Amino acid sequence: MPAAAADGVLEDLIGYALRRAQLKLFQNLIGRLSAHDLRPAQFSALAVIEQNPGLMQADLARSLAIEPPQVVPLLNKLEERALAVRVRCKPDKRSYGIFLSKAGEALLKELKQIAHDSDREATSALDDEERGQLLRLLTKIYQA
Amino acid sequence: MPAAAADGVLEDLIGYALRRAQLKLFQNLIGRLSAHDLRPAQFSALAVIEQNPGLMQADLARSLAIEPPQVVPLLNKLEERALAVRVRCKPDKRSYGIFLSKAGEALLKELKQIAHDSDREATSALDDEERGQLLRLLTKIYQA
DNA sequence: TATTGTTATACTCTATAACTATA
DNA sequence: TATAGTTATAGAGTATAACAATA
Repeated sequence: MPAAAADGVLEDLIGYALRRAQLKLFQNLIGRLSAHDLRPAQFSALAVIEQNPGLMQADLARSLAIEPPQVVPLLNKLEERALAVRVRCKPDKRSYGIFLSKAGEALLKELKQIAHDSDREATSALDDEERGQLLRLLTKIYQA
Repeated sequence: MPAAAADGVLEDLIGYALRRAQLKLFQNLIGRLSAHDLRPAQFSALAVIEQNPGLMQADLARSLAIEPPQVVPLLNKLEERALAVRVRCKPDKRSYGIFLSKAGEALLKELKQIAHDSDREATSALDDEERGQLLRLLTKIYQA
């Protein structure tokens, strides 16, 4: 949890600054996605499905870094709204392949633009070079 | 929510990288603090109280960016463990001043070292100059 | 026997409305 | 009436155990 301004302790911790900045970007994105009645996790799921059409629910759970039971209501919601579909696998009838619908593809295209705009607005204190540096440093951390 | 590796969509978003990196640092800190049966929010609270001795609960809530009702169980826990105390204010008997106990001060000193070590371990992919850059960029974002 | 997806459950975090006691 | 702290409650997000159908 973030604190605001105790000087000399929390302010020197990357973890603290990371949490405050992440909260700011997340809140901005949540606000923008709410116009489409979607949460960030659902946007991420759509993006993962687009890049890995036909993947199984277990794969999606791993990609989203969540547990398999959490995939169920998330995917139910996307299916209710006809943005994605579960298709029974031929060879292994226990599993499903997950695909985007045409509507899902179309909406995702919009969502990508929304996410990009949100990113830029919430980081408006930085210039493009600083954004590039930041993205590089963060990627090094989470890929390590 | 983070996804792992859809290429070309999520990977270019600072918000996505921020969330993945933040999760990594948070998990590391949670693991280390668990030896003292504390959560990150309780560590932050102790640090804020040290820097603002005698502050009121409403101030603490604002500093921690949480709602006043959430302060109650947090502070109860710290008081149960004799790390902090609520002292009735003389002039306004509705409010309390919050202070660290001697034990709280001593523990906080340990916790600062733990948080610092956690920060460095979870960002071991970076050198010191990169850590400085990152802290500067993140601070610019959340202070804007 | 092991695995995919699911259900049920619980614990944490977060947010809001309503209550109390003081002012 | 307004404010500080509290209580009660509800909604997300997250995690685990156990179950059904299939392998």
